[in-house]
Amino acid sequence: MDTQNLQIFVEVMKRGSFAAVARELDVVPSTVSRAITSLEEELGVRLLQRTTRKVKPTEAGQVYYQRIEPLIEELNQARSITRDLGDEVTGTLRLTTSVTFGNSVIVPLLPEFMAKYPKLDVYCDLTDAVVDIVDDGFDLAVRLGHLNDSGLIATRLTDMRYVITASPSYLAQYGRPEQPEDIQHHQCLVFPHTGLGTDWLFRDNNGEIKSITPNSRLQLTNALALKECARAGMGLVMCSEWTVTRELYEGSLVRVFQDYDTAMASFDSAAWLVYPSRQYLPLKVRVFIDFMKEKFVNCTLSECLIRGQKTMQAYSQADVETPALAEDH
Amino acid sequence: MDTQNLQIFVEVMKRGSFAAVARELDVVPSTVSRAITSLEEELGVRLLQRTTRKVKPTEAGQVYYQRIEPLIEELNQARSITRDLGDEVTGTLRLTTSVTFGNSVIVPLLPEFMAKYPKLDVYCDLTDAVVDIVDDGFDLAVRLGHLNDSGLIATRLTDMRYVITASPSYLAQYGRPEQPEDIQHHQCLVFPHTGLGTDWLFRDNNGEIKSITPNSRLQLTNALALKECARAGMGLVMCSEWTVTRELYEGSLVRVFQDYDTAMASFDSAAWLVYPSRQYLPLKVRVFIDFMKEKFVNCTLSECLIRGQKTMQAYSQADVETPALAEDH
DNA sequence: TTGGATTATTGCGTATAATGCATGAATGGA
DNA sequence: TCCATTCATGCATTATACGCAATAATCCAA
Repeated sequence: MDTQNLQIFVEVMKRGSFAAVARELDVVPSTVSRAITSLEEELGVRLLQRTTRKVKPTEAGQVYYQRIEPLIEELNQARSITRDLGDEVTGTLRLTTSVTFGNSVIVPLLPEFMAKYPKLDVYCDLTDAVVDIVDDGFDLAVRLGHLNDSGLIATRLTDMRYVITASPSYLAQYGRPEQPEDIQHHQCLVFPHTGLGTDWLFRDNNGEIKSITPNSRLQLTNALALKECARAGMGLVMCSEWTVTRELYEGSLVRVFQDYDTAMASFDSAAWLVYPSRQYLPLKVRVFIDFMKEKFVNCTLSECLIRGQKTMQAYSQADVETPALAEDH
Repeated sequence: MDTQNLQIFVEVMKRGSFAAVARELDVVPSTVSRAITSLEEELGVRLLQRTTRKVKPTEAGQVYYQRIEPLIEELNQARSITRDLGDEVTGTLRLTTSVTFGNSVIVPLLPEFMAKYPKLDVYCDLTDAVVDIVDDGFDLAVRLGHLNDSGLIATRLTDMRYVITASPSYLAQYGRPEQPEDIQHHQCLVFPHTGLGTDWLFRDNNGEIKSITPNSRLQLTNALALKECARAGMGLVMCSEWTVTRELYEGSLVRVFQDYDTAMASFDSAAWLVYPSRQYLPLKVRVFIDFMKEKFVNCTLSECLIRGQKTMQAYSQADVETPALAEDH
């Protein structure tokens, strides 16, 4: 008796369709058909009457389902509870994050995390592509910005604040923008978000929000590249505060529009940990989430960034390329 | 998650030994070892600490076992109950019976039984060899005589009476035996029961039992063959009453020692249905047992025999070889 | 203390089972 | 009436399960 067949049976009873269950479980319908047939042969009972387009449970199917379904739930729960008892966090945690945020925030925290769980491997995919966690076999993703209602579970790590900056040389030459509308008459460096447009949002002290399309000749899909262009005097750039913490400190970039809250696409931006809506979370995922939340408690992203750099220095032995903020302030 | 692995785990927890569980389940120890390892990998938890000669559950193993064991029981029960609900008796009933009894009693009942359960196939092995039901994959066996305490479950079908008969011509020539001891001075045709000896038992009206070794030059392992030899005047034969019902009626064999109960090996002889001591009986076995018990209720074996012959005639269409009692009386 | 029997582990090879592909029959809705 | 979709199934491929054999370790008896 294979519990996979039992789980398929339970799903078919719930959905009344082989094809629907096949799509849900990402198998072909013949797999579902054979699972049910196998179960029926084992039981010597027809569980489901089916025509070519309909599935209807038999009385025996109903009886079996009533008895099996809670058992499957309990089996899954027993498995989850026992996993949590594990005296070892093992396996490989597969996570994906954006390149910049990954390099700057996530990767520097990995040495401490992996020291804490010495038998856990980590596979971290740094990509700015949109990754489908379930399809591509990831345990979780770090996502920035505003989340779509994608059916995934998200844990908020920290708020993200966007700031608009420019180099002093740019401001000396072109003047300082004062009103949000001024960005239509400045050179702006834009990060294009697929499907979201490129409007910059301004919210004043009264809560009034303006959404303005910046004048732009240059769009780059890499935040660090945008920052470097801004430092070179090519225009205004909006990016996450943590990205330019050092430059603001050094003065190579200067904040503008300080009287406004600014954002792209949404003021409700944050760094999120996103994972599939599975009911029983693997322990390795659980401990990673707990670790990250602990790191971000009562801590701005920039503070965490700097702390992460220190940690990286303390742990680092391999020739891991580190972001610019490596020195101790 | 494979419930076979769960069952193995439960057994290992009970027995504390891979090797013992392997013997019980008739697999090699590496199969048990891999089942446990597979489960541990799936859970990310060590369930059992083991040295090369010892297995001890971990705390996690205990927790998991406490939760799993009742679920396995309930899964098995759900399976059994659902099997019983089957609106169809399907599959193949595999049974084994002795050649003579099978041909005379069991086989003639099969047409009616199979008509009643049209989707059930029957595989009937007619053999006088001692068959191991479990090893040889039978659902049940029909056994005659006195049962060993073999751990199998037995349902009594009908008592078996043994009688001693001879042909009139033999008696005319050699005289009629009067006392049990006389069998030592007659020619006796003997059915050798492996491991049981060949003594004939006599119990008189006072309940006194004598066990006497008959004089014998001919031993045959087939009751019908013995009967034919007796009819041919070769001597006394002890066999089941049902075997010689017709001959007694026709007068081709004559009963002797009528004042005694007679038996081989044991007076507690019967026809039994024997099946493995499994907890949940397959429905096909259940219905066969019920069918046979119904046939033998308030019915001597001989009466059932004759009724079975009539049934065989009514149903028979194939060129199935039938026993001698084919005519209607 | 030593040796032998037994246990658990694991590499390897083979056989079997699981799964997807492709096709077909049937059904229901447009 | 036709088309899209569903369920069933033969076939081929791939993955898995299992036994064999060898090894290391352990425990018990001499």
